[in-house]
Amino acid sequence: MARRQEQSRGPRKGREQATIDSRRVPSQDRSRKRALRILDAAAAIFAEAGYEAATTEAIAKAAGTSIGSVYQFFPNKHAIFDAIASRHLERARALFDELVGPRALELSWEDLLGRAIDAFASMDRADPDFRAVWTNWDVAGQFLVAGQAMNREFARRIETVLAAQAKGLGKARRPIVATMIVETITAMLFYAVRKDAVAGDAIIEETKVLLIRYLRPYAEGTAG
Amino acid sequence: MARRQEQSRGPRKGREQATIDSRRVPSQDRSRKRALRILDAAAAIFAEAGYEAATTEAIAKAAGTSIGSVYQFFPNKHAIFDAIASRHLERARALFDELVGPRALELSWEDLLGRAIDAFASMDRADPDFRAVWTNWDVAGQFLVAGQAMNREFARRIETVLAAQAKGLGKARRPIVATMIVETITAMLFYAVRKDAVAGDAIIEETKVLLIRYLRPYAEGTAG
Amino acid sequence: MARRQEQSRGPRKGREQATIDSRRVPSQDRSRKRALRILDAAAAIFAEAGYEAATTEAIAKAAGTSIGSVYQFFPNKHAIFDAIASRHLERARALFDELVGPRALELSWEDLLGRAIDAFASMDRADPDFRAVWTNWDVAGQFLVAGQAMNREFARRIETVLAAQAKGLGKARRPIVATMIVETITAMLFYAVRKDAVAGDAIIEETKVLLIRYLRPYAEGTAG
Amino acid sequence: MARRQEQSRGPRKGREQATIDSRRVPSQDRSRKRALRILDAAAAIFAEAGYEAATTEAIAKAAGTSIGSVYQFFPNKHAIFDAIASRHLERARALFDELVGPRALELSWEDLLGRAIDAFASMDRADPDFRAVWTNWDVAGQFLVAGQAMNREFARRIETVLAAQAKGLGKARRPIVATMIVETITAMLFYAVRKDAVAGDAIIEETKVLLIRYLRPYAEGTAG
DNA sequence: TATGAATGAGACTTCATTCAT
DNA sequence: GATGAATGAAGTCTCATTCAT
Repeated sequence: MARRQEQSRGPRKGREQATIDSRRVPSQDRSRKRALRILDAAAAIFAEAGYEAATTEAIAKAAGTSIGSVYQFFPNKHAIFDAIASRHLERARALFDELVGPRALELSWEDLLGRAIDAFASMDRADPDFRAVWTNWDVAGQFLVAGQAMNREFARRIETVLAAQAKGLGKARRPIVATMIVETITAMLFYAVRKDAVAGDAIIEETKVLLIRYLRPYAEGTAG
Repeated sequence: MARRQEQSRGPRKGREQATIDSRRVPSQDRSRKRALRILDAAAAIFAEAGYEAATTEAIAKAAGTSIGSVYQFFPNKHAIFDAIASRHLERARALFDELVGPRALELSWEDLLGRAIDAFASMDRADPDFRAVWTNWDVAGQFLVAGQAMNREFARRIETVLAAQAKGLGKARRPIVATMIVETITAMLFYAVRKDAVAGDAIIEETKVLLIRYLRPYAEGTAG
Repeated sequence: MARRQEQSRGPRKGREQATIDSRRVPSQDRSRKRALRILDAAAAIFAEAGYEAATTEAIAKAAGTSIGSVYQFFPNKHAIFDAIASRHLERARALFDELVGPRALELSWEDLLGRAIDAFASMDRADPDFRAVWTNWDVAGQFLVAGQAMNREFARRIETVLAAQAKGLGKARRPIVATMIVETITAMLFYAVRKDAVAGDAIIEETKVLLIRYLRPYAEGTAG
Repeated sequence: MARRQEQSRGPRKGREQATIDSRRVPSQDRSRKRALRILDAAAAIFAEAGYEAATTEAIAKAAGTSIGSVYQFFPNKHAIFDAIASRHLERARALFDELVGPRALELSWEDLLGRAIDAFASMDRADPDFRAVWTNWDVAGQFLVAGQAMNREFARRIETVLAAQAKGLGKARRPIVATMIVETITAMLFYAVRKDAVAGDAIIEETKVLLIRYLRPYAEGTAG
């Protein structure tokens, strides 16, 4: 059965398919700003109300525009979601790049891991896109179109870090370990973000403990 | 990340017609007209088919619009009925005001009563709202406010006329007599409207006789 | 437009039309009692909730049976309403017969009228059928199928009384005067029944005044 | 008076089959089965299509019944989801009870954990309810109680296990560690269930490694 | 280009009626 | 005969999308 089979209500005569990329690159500054406002508003609403319950009208209103304008930038509701996902992915990728940048080698892997978790935690807490994407991960037609892809990409990049640093980890198991890292962090951050700061911080700290204990044998080459 | 967006960049195929500034006005005007068409259509259908049997779809169709537009103007089916009721109330109130206006004193009370009955009769015959409201005064299980409220208001106003003109009528009985007048006229008009012109007119004329004979003793102070 | 076009939801395969009379004459006593219980329950519910809002299920439950049994006695919902109307008509007719019976001549016409109004008032107050019928007078596909017919019959019988007693009333006007009497009483009783006892009684008493003043000239042959 | 009733008198064409008294039982049994079929169908569809995209009509069809029957058992769409959630909760609770039953003490905690993970993994793989619930935990804009409540309950029960077995774990941290266990297992199982058997098994096995390494210091009282 | 009124497919839900038990 | 579970047509209302202004 097709998941969320894009039922496309309302008038629709020509222009059947509507599924590639941002309809137009807003060249004027006002346009770009408007597009961003729409994205911000949509992220907040998707996160708060869920994808289906979020109405395009509400998004337009929250963005201070009209639906007409929303459809100027995005061909349909789902494209808004995709744009948010893609924006979040870019931010996450940038953060990842920064973390695994040249200064990364100055740190122990434990510190690096801790920093990474902290960095993502604070980003996720600040970024409505995070919740918008992860709260609605089943929106798309397949599972996790946006979210899973993001995590897969991170896992792949973590694999290269593991290759460099985890001596005790054979190539074959690297994908699994990388996946464990990514999925664990994602799950715990998702959980933590929904809690208040204190409870959330406790979970975040414990996640570091969890992963450090898990990874140490691989790092030290003592994995049994 | 899977993307699901759209081609169609470049300028719209817009039909630029240098309009001065008549932007919103025609729109509002069209809207008002559409709302009135909906009300008219609904009144006819409510009167003809009854409140419950009238479907919003049928109303939309009869009004020459879509269901969506109906709900753009009215939050639900009952609101349409209420709007009709209040429109009728306003018309009836305006008619009443006119009848009991300054020129009223130039007439004998018998003539005033006769004129009032004639005026309401011709209004009710012309106004589908009348039948819509009075046919369905029992909407949804509880007696409808609209119709009764209207009559109560008329009764109250008639009381003041009685106070001025019916010397033979004590204050205590005024509400009852006023109610008698209103309810009798309403009932007979409701009956008359459903008949053909000849039969209806006969009833209307006889209603004048009925009320004049009834009220004369009160007017002349000879009530037994 | 067809009024209340009998939309017949649910499974229906054979037996298309369903519109003549009580499906079967309940011969057994239990059956008869059950049928009456259904009618009583339905009358109360029709009066309280309105025809459309009354569900067959609710009627069955209130009658202490199952819908299946309801359909054993009545081919469809409307037949229940018709049966109530017809039962009410019979009661009203019996009452009328009693009033205009042999002892009627012993009374002045004013007393007869007063008694008739009182008798109908107390019957209508006691009989849920009355409200069931008159509250839903628009149910049927035409106006007042049940109620109007009833009133027409009464008007016809009143005409004969008028012929005997109202010397001042020409044959041509008799139908109109009879109609006035019936419709006025119906309207005022319908109004009175919805009020508390005190307010209702006041209206009922005033209705006698209204009609006596109206009819006196006809009775005395002094009609202008 | 117009009558609208029906022919069809005489005996029913009934199919008298002298049943002893198995009247209600088979009926109840069929009902129960039908309700379960609805739940099964709904679980599959909720899991596959998501809560909002799942239509009640589709659920009815998949269950081999009519929409009407669905609403005979469940007052609205959400109630179906709740029923699935609670069914899943019961199953999960039963499984948990079994795992932490009397024979649990015969096992090392590592084995117990491994068994628990395996048991839940195989249950979750077999039970569409699992995916239905966890895929849609964010139904309707607010986080669904069911899923979270389930995990909270498990966490609380794990706390008591930790109290008995994890000497090196202070009372204060127990809730956090229990939460870590539950959320990690949930996340990884949710991930694993969506993969093929091989990839899923690898993740499940690695989850055991992850948690054993994490918990060992607490179990042995050597937590830093 | 921005606006928002208009559109209509389709979702959820009700309830008259049937029929197996 | 009685019961009530099952059926499904049809009603109300929502909201993504279009397009005239």
